[in-house]
Amino acid sequence: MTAPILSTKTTALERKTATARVVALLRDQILSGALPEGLQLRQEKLAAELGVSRVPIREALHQLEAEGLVLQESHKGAVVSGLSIDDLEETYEIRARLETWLLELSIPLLGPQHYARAEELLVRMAVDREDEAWSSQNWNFHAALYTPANRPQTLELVRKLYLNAYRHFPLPIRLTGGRDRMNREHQLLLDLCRQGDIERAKDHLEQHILMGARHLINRLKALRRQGKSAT
Amino acid sequence: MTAPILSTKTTALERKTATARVVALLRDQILSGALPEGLQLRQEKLAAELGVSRVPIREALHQLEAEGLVLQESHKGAVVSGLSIDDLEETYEIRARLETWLLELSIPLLGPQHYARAEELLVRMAVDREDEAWSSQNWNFHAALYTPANRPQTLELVRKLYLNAYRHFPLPIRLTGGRDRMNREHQLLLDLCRQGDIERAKDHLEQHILMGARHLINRLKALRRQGKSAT
DNA sequence: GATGTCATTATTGTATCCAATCATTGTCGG
DNA sequence: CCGACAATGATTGGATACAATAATGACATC
Repeated sequence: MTAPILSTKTTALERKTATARVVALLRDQILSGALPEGLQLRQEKLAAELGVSRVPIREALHQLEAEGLVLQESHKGAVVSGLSIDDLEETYEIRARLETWLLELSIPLLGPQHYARAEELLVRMAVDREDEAWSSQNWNFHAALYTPANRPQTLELVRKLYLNAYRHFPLPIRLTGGRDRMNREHQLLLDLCRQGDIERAKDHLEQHILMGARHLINRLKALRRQGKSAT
Repeated sequence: MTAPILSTKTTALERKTATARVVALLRDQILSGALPEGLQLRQEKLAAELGVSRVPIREALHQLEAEGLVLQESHKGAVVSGLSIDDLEETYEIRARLETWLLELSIPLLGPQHYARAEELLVRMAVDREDEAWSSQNWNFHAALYTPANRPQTLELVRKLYLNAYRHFPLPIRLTGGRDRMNREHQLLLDLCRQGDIERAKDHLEQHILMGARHLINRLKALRRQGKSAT
């Protein structure tokens, strides 16, 4: 663990600053669940592990705090922040509002190239057995449908909500409710878009999102009753 | 300008850290337009003016960057970021989506105390001639209607969008379209809520928000044609 | 006169050192 | 035995010093 985790390769086009690298690394680790919620982030420990001084660490922590991934209290250090079940549910509700809107704007603008891209992603998701890749392609599928709406801020906002909701949950939990069900729903959504049935497509997308939230939350609650403490 | 701008009073309950004070100050100055868009923020200059070293300045800038208020490029410093007209319009659209949803959730839960609070704010807004206060009370009025929905993350998100949209615009511009019109629309909105007419209330609120955006954008475009450069 | 190169300078990025604050523990008095 | 209080250690916050990088301008060359 004392080896240089941060890629220090100044070779290519990307000559990032140390702070930026620390931010990127910690963000990945938090969103992937490698750094569990509630974990104390000691500046000196991180500095030693990452091979930099404490200054970039501190600047990175402030940045992550502004992003909502860590919480800091004066002179008491930083901890990885978590989402309560209420927060989690609200996150999905916001996604439902914004994504249905994006879809509504997109549908009239979707062309053959968009459908081809979406179908390709669906095939990959049906084949690929790796959960991590599936999750990422799941987002790519959704994003592909929203891109024509040309609302970059909204898309970025929704992306953050998506990632933030998924973090911390061990992979087996994420796909509760069945990837098969999700795949079928995706296919149906795509068909509704092709038919130009905006209203039904919106309804279906809303159900798709909110149902995913419900399954996830139920599983989480069950886990907590078992005392396994996943949040 | 060399005087200590940062309130260094460690007296009261608020013993904030220097970084936090710098963040708060810079955020205020940016959102209020005191620091115009595109302005270069020199670390040493800020440090001297605020009476702290460069370290808190740097940490503050990183935090503001994560909030989207400044942009940083490696070894080139920070500049106050701005909103394009497209960004501005999208901001209002997002608000329209989320605020109508919050209102929908709230209406069945609004009680006498909420209406009393809202009416009080309306009276103050009708009387108060100070633009700055009006703007803040305008938000308070909206927020009062959304509070019962009990969606804290959404409310905070919308608040940030509201503030971010208003920044940089000199006060006389903000209230284009007439405060009287705004006040009438607020009163109508309140009446529709009282009647429990969710659909009409939502429609009216959406028009209220989007119309405000349109007026603002038209004025901005006119200003730019004059070369006054307000964005 | 234009252009490319190199030195200079201004500015940012990082490391090290010092100060301030919080948690813990041990001691004293009841 | 227990609670208040002081000393100590651990950890964060801030300032200074140094290194790295990008902008500027002078100079030489074509």
